Amino acid sequence: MNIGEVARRSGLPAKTIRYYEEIGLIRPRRSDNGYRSFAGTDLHKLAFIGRARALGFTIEECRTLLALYEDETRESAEVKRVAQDHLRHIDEKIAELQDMRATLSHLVRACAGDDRPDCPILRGLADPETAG
Amino acid sequence: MNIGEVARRSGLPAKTIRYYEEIGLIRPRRSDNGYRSFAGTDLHKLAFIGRARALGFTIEECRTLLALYEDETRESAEVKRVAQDHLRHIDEKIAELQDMRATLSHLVRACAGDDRPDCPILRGLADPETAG
DNA sequence: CCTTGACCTTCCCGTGACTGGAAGCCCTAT
DNA sequence: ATAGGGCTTCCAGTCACGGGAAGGTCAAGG
Repeated sequence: MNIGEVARRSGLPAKTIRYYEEIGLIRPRRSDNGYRSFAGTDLHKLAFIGRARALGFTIEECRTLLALYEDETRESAEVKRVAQDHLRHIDEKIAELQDMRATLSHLVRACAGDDRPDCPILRGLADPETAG
Repeated sequence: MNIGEVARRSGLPAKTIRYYEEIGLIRPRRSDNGYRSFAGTDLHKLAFIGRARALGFTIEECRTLLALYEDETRESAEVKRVAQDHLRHIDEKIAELQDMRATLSHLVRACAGDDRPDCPILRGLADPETAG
């Protein structure tokens, strides 16, 4: 398979696939004309990486997960630890965003949103103490 | 004020303050020795930006908000629109993260996390259809 | 007067994970 | 012969900074 077909079948942009080769996540062969020649396993790996990325794992975590996936002697505990670490990370981000959301929606609700200049949002940003 | 004091009082790193000057968010004067010389209004602006950033606004949104803040003829509707757009953005991110969280925690719960190689997390990444 | 140390300056590189675009080769069809 | 689509590499840009080098400035102490 050439990169175009792999891109189509994995759902990843060709650019991204080239990048993944550059950083050593995959090692497709080359045809005589210099084109990348992907085997089924390459496609499989790319789909794996794509799903891991969709769950928010970093590239380095994907690298770790791929290595564990290919290691027949892995212990599932190690995989679970990686996943749980990431889960905690997700929870932290959700909490951060919810804090932002709470503050911001409070300000938004207080703002008339009309043609007058008075604005609780700007007051809140300028001085949260005074603006309440 | 020199940059150190402004950094302390605004809570922003000096590096960040220099960066904000570079991209034109603030324009502190210069002393004869070449040091940046910050006025009260500069500190005020920096605190404003810091709070907007803490709510997740991008730099460009901060620029817009600062301009609105300084425009006595603004309409609060415009501020509100910027804030609501950002609020929607936050909600999208929260939803994305919650989707990730749901899928990932499902996989984590299914994983024994022991010394054996069998791992539903890896199976889920390799092939979500088969792995369920 | 000299040094020390804290502060300040600019400049350049690196981050994560790509994305866009330019210049040019390969292959097939007409 | 040419047109097109696909492929290659390489370079630059994204966002919002952070790290660190090389060097100027200033006040205090010996």
